[in-house]
Amino acid sequence: MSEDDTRHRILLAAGEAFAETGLHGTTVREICRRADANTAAVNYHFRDKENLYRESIMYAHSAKVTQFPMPDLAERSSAEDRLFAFVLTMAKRLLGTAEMTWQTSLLFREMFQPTGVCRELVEDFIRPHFKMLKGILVELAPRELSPIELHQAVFSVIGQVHFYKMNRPVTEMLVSEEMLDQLFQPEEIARHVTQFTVAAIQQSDKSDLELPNPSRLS
Amino acid sequence: MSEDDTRHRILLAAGEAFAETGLHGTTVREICRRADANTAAVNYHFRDKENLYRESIMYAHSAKVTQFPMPDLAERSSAEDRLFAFVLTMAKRLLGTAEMTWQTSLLFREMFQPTGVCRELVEDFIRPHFKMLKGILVELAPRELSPIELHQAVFSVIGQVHFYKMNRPVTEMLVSEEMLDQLFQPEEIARHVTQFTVAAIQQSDKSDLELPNPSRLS
Amino acid sequence: MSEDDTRHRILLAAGEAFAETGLHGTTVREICRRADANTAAVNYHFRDKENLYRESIMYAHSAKVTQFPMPDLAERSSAEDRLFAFVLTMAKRLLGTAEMTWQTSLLFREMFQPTGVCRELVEDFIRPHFKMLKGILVELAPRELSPIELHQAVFSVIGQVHFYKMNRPVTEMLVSEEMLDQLFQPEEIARHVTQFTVAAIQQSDKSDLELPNPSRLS
Amino acid sequence: MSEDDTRHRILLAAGEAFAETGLHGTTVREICRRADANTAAVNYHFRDKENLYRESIMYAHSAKVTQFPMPDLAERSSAEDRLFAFVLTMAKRLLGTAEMTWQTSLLFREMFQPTGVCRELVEDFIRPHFKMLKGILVELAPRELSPIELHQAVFSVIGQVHFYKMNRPVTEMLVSEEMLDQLFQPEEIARHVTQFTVAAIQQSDKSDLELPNPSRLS
DNA sequence: AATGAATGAGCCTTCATTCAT
DNA sequence: GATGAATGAAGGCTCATTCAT
Repeated sequence: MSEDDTRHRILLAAGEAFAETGLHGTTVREICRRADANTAAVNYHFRDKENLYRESIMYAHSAKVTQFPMPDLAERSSAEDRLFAFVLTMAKRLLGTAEMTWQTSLLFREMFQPTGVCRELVEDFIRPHFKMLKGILVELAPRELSPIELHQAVFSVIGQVHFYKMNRPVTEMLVSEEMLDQLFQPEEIARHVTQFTVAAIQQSDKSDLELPNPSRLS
Repeated sequence: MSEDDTRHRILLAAGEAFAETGLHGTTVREICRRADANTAAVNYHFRDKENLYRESIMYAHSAKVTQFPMPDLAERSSAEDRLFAFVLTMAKRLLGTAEMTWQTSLLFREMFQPTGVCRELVEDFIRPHFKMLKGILVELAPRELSPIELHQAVFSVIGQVHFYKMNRPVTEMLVSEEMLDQLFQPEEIARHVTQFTVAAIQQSDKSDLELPNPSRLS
Repeated sequence: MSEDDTRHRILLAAGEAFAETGLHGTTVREICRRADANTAAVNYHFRDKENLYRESIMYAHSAKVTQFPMPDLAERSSAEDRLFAFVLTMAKRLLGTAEMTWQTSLLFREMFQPTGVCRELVEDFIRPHFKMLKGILVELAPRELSPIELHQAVFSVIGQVHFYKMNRPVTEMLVSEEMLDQLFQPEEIARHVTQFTVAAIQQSDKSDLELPNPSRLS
Repeated sequence: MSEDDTRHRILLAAGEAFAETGLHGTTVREICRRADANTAAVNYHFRDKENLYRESIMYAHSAKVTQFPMPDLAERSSAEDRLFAFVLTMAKRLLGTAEMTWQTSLLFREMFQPTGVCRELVEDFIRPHFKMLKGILVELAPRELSPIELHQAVFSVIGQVHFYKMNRPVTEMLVSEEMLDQLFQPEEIARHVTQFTVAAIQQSDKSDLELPNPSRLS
């Protein structure tokens, strides 16, 4: 009990710290200080700093999944509704509730430059979500999409949502504060991305754009 | 001449190393080993490890800008052409030429968690590009967009392109190799994103989607 | 127990080393080598090299004070006796017992060019001794001395004793060895200084010397 | 010319710096910065940092000797006059003119813990002065002094003067500022030391003090 | 089960010095 | 003759980890 307590406190503190300063920028001492635990506690409970990093990522993800579970999409009538629900859940997980954003920051770090923990997450969580989104978009499309087209559509959805997690700091330098608050509301993000995506996909039976020969652009 | 040579070699080596393992995960010794320079060379030429980090980011960006300059958009006839040219340049800068990807990795690290160098980049380069993209999308829209809508459209474009930089590792775990090569071609990315965006925006005079009450979805 | 042991060994080794080569001339590695301790032990036990320096000075002084405590002067019948006891204690502390001279060497370094530790020593120990000596000399004087005269007398006593600590190396080059042993005996020093001082002060009711006009001597 | 100029500027800067922070506490770069010379200039003109140290000590001494030459004592009528002249020159050299005190600080460092330069100084300058002072005191004494007594008297004179150089910092903590100015005037020091010494020595034909058995004092 | 003391490895940096020019 | 560029060695210090308790 007191054991699990300490272990858990370290897990939380480590997650926050790693999210802020990364694996190498965070010291074991700092983690233990934040967790109000002994310096040796990390090695005792987690064997390694690196192992603690791994476990804190797994924990970060499962915490987010528990906090914002994916709603049962089968219940929803239309593909648009399902897309909206999916995107909204994603946005909430990413932007979360104010101070609880470290989990996804940590995950992003790992996605961008995987240390090995990533693979596990991909198999357990990301691949299912990936398939789920593909299913929604297939339904949404007015004609059968090629595998390439389908992937591109999926990437476009995910990319649009991820933007809000990745570029918060830079956006703060570019946009007025009042607009920021509105733009970064998960519901508003979900609404826009859904609308944008639906509109784009439903146009996909129209003929392709005629674009200039890209040969000599750069 | 040997002066600038060593300095330049360190700058390159540092960029690569920082891109791989970040500021804290990279040691001065490793940088100097890669650059085949003395351990004290970093302090001699750049005073600080941190200052070297700053300079290597500035260098990374300017190298990319030089390598893939933004073409003169005024010459292009249509807004679509201009959007395509803009996105293509962005994609080329991000995905670059095979092994030369460290520069943008480094920049992404900095954007995600700015250390202060970022602000300078934002003012000098990102803000102009941001405005340029806004201009293109205003032209593209069939009706006048609200500031919020305009920002959301801009974010959607950028988010779609960034996806390909951010999620390469994860995507490799999800998609077959042959498809990967096709999906990550800058021209193909630019084609898709342009088409997707144009389609979405030109639908924006249609009535909003009627979405379910988002109150109890999570 | 092993805890205080290491700490104490470092304190001793540091004192010796600092006395020999000063703060800047002494390396942490050398101290730890002498103390047969790990290189990190200094930072662990004393946080800083500079803090170790400070603590080693405080220790050096308290060690000397413990080794040669000031006897209870109130018991002594005459002012001369008291002066002798005072000077003898001072001489013993300064010249100590053969190999244990590093403490005062260290203190002299600090007195000559204080680093801040000095101030504490002055308030705690030197000022009381200073007053004590003033009291003795007041008693000794045949008439009431002016504040200036009193200070000068005090300085003359201290200066005479300090000579033996300061100039041992130079004196060794000037005086035969057999004479050295005799001259540097604390008892002999105390005897001479007391006699010299008593004689001088008791003459102080005589009229001042008539000295030549010092205007053009240099 | 420009050569000697640089060399000389370094010699001056080095003396000041060494006096302030000692051999190890002073960096070659700092010296060259003060002398407004190239970093390599020290090695070029003086071969070594240590050799520069040696030369700066020699220079410091000769500068003081030139600035305050010992007056021709043979001209003076009485032994007291000669003692006064001797002590005054010594005091002036030690306390000098306000900002020009670094030379003697440097010399004191060297006297206290000789690095080898000292020996030369002793033979060339100190031994002659030592003999000179012995001669004066012999004249002054009312009876023939034993070699030991004579040395002790010499030491007492030197010690009294040295006090004012050694203990300025500590004294500043103990004595009011107005008194300080008066006490540290070379003329006043010479007056007091001469008077104190003459009085003490002229009493030396009186019977020795009867001092308590020093056996059990500590 | 849990921790305070201690450590070896390695960090960034500074130093006096050298060398080509 | 004199210097700016560069360097090998060493400095103080911090780190993750271990170990006796």
